Amino acid sequence: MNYKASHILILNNISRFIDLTELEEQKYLSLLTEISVKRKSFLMQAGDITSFEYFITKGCLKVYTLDDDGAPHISMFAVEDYWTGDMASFMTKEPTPYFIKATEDSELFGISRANYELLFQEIPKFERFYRMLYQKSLINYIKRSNHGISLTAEERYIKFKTKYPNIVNRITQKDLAGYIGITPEFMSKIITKVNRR
Amino acid sequence: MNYKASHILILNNISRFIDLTELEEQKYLSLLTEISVKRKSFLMQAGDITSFEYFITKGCLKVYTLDDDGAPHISMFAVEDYWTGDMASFMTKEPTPYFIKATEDSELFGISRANYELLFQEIPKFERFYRMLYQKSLINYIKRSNHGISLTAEERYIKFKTKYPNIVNRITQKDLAGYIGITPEFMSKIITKVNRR
DNA sequence: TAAAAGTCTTAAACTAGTTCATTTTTTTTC
DNA sequence: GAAAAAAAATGAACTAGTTTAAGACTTTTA
Repeated sequence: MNYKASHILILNNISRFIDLTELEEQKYLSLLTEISVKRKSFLMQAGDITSFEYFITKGCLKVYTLDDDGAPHISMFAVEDYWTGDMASFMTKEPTPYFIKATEDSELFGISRANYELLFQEIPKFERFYRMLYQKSLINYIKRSNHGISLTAEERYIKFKTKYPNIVNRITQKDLAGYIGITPEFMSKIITKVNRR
Repeated sequence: MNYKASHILILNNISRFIDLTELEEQKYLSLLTEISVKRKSFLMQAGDITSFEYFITKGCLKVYTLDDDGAPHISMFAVEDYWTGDMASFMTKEPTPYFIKATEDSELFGISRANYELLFQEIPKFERFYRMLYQKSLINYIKRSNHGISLTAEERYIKFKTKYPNIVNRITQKDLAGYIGITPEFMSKIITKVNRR
């Protein structure tokens, strides 16, 4: 069977944790929905009850909330080979507080709630896949939730730049500020200062 | 079969997500190690390669790192019915950066790395249990990692108090400061201010 | 390709949170 | 139950990060 590039990307992502037979691969791919999102348009908006989890095969999206003053707080940038969505809303069917907006024309696979459940029945190995995927994410988020309160903005910026050198160049400084948790003005100062060294 | 209180607690925790037969329950319990930790003593210290994940049946422990200045940053308080440990070190066998210290005499169950792997072979349903457990934790940590950068210390304190009213009374104000991510002095000011209302 | 909109920089005045030092209160230990 | 140790409160001087405002630069759109 010859797959297209996006199929190879997602199957490789899955093969990090579990092995699928060719039949299982095809079954799995049949449960996915292909989605295109144009730059500046939304994949999700606050208030939506989200029925999909997403895997990005091309492009870049920002996941963010707006606080009471309307200031954006970016919780992640999702690029190729990343999973994204709002898991809380996906699981509980409650309205999401998140916006997900494409910062570049993007291509995604979505898996619907119904197909996600079906997946575990049809190919129980996927329990293991998601167990390991969530375990890995959890390790990251535990670290990040500590850094948020224990590092200075400058330290968080340097960590982000080191960990995601490929993402830094694709996003605006303003969005980076929204992720680091500071104002664009202070972000500008930090970058000037760090680059001066 | 009549179980003791601690066994009932952990079996109930598991039954949130999966159903076990009595045989499976007994098999599962046989894979656990009972552990006691006296107040002020350590379950884990930075540098250790941790071989266990823990479930608390009695008591309270704090999980923390020390920064370069020796200041503690508390990442969680683990009380009855909570899971704790350092999943990163548990998975990768790298040295942990964490200390886990009992703040009260505590009783725990530990599951060793070997038995954790064995568990998935013997009772594959546990893939599902951990998938759902990690999914739930992940939802919490994603929220928390955003709050760390988007809320003020006072807002974080009020959130913590509301979410964990039972824990607030069991820990010192100093440890609470280490969790909120501020100095004990500023914690004292916030509490005075909030209580004055 | 010109106008409009958005992003980035700089600077001055401000606020949330830190540091350091001292005193009071509570908890632990023998 | 007295002495020692640790935790909590208070205040003054400080620093990291915000706010507001204005001008320069870059990107988007018609």
